[in-house]
Amino acid sequence: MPELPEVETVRRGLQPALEGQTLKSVILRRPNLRIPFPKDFAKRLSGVKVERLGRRAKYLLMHMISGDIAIIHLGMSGHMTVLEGDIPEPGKHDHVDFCTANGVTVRFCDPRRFGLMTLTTEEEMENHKLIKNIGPDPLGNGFNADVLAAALEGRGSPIKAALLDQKNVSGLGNIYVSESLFRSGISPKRLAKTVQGARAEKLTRAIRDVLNEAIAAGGSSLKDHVAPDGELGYFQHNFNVYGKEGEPCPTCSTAKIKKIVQSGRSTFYCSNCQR
DNA sequence: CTATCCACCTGGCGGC
DNA sequence: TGCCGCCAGGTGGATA
Repeated sequence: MPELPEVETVRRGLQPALEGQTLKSVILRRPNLRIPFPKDFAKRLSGVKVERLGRRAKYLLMHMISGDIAIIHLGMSGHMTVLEGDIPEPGKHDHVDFCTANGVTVRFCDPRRFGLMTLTTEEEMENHKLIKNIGPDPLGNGFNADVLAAALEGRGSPIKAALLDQKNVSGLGNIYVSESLFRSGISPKRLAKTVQGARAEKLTRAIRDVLNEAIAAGGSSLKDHVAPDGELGYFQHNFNVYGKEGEPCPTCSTAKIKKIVQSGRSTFYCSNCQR
């Protein structure tokens, strides 16, 4: 699930547990996720205080006072759990524990292991290969209709594929691309380069609104999850089109939501409302 | 450079 | 019940 809103919700949920706290130990229960852990991963983080938690696109960034930064990606199935008091035995897919000096454990579980964790530093981060090609954050100041239009200019791929490409705009995934295109009335099949001017304006606004609403929804459900063994990472949202194949379009109610496959991934849309 | 395809994994679900 | 194929929120790297 984790797209920008989920990662942002996880970040906020972990802040009270980690920011300002010293990591007593980091336990790795396997040598790799999608990529190997750096050899000195646990060692470089242990005994060091967490300065702050950040986010870049769908990457969580744990900034340490040492100047090291842990880069964490949740992949498709990764989630975090905040544990305190009696820490339960780890399950089959509980691959990493971050244990703080004051007795809290942040546990990372990821059945499919598409997630990853690696290290960089404050000096190196902007040049890190996982970070350097990431485009503007849609909720940040660097994102507006002109920036989006410029990124899409000359692109011959469908707008659906262009929005999934993290270097055009960062943080969108399969769900929120469908939702954003629905809200802006743009067909997922439309060529990216034709999304200019008013359409780019509309899409920009739709992306921002969809993401902000999802974060607000995650923030409210977070209340139920932040208690001792709350899981962070999977939340329910009310989608207009994603997963709604065959249901009447919530806008026109005459057409049914269609499901198509684009570059190997499902897209949901209303062929009546989206052009 | 751009666009597309594939691999990386496990688990859950529907169909037979 | 059991087995099988299919599907799932991501993305970096290979390929053309």
